[in-house]
Amino acid sequence: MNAVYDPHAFAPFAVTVDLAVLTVRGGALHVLLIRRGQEPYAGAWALPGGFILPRESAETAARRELAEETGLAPELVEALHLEQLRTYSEPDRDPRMRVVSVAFTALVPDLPEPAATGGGDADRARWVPVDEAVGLAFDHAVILADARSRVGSKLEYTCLATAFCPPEFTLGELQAVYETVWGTALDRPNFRRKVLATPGFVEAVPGAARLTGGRGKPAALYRPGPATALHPPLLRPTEGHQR
Amino acid sequence: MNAVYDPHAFAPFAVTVDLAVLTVRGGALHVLLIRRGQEPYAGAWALPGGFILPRESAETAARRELAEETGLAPELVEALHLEQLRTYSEPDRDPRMRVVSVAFTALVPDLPEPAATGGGDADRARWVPVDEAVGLAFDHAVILADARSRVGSKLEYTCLATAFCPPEFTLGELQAVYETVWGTALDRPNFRRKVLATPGFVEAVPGAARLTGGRGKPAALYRPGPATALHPPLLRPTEGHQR
DNA sequence: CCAAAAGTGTTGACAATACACCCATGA
DNA sequence: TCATGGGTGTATTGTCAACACTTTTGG
Repeated sequence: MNAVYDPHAFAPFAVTVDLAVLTVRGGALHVLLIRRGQEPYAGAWALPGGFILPRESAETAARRELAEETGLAPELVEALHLEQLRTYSEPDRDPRMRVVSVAFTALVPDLPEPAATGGGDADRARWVPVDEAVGLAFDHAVILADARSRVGSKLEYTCLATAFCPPEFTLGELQAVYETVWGTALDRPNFRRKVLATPGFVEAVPGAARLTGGRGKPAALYRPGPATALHPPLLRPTEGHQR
Repeated sequence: MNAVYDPHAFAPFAVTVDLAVLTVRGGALHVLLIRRGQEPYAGAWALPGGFILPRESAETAARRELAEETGLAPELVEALHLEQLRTYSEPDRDPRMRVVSVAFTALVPDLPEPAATGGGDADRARWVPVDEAVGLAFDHAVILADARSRVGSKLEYTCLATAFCPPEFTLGELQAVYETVWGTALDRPNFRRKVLATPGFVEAVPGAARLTGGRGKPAALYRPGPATALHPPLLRPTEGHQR
């Protein structure tokens, strides 16, 4: 920041955003992918994204791109959890030119429709289970892997899991988020106690209940609470903490 | 990433790196600041940083700038802990032009000399206690605050604290890092047990000992161990986890 | 009545705290 | 021998994982 600001002293880089939009559906973590229409990587799947406009911040650009690609209502896009992941700046990450990309992670609930049919172009955007998302364009496989690992960690010490749930959810659904992202089974009674013992994690919706699996006792409904941090954390079991 | 790559389709942004170089000295967290020589913010203190060169990644640029500003030996700069913090992209963060900056946090041990006299220009670079670093140029106060909070959190669940220590250190010095960054006192016996009970956090240096405060029993020396994560975490006390 | 899902209770192992105490060194 | 910092021991307290058990629904 102490260099001379000669307009020719710096190389003009293109700056883009890339989005790892994640959701939990049917017991598997899914990511929103777009099929590329042109070279390079024509026909390959890629993360949605695009250029930052001259008067936009990266976050504004990310929300705009998300709205364009998914066709979600603007107020929904405004509300959902969007978080800066990392910036990818390897000189050759795009074969044509110098592109620096600010990557974001977005967490959305399981959207009712296959969604993501950005503008009726039904074959262009798809939810793909993250384990089947291979052969991605550019360095998007790295971005996706970083997003997965970040989300996994954040579930441990933040209240982020509710971002994967609809506005009202059962504790069973919340537990399923943890189990899906971590790939481990959790003890239901203990999970329940832990969540309810954390002030501000969830708030009970008075009197409401929902039949979840068709059978079984109706479950009480909860809303996300005001808390964001999780003290003490909810650590995933049997994961490298032998001591 | 699915837009057309017309060279005129994107606005050419300048891309820079900014560095929050932190150290612990004399019981206070310090940050490395540079006094600006030109407008805007001439005479104000700022975080070190500069433009990314055409064939550099952001991390490479950060290490190069760090070496230039601090005058540290290249192999030291190569080894120290450098971590991407966040990218700052508000359109008006630089009054002259569009500058997107990738911020990094660097953790260094208390350097023997006042250091940071980049090229003998003794008044240009200085270690400043973070609490006295006010009136910074651009949005650097925000970057510094983000770096502080990130480092504070990372001490809880990673082995990062050793990055603030010299290659060999005592447990008292390690504890001082925690106490300085968190601003809280820790119980020495319990801290000691916690650290030693975490496999790979530190390794004893056989037979070595050092007089720390001049007086008192010589303390055993330790090296950073191979572990990076801290399971279970070392939570700061009395900090919002009443339940 | 059975299966399935929600929710409660209880117990034992283990971890964290608080604090008393001992050790080695310099002045 | 006293102050200072390093290091050990221990009792109490709390937390968490495991699992048995009850409740409420649909078939």
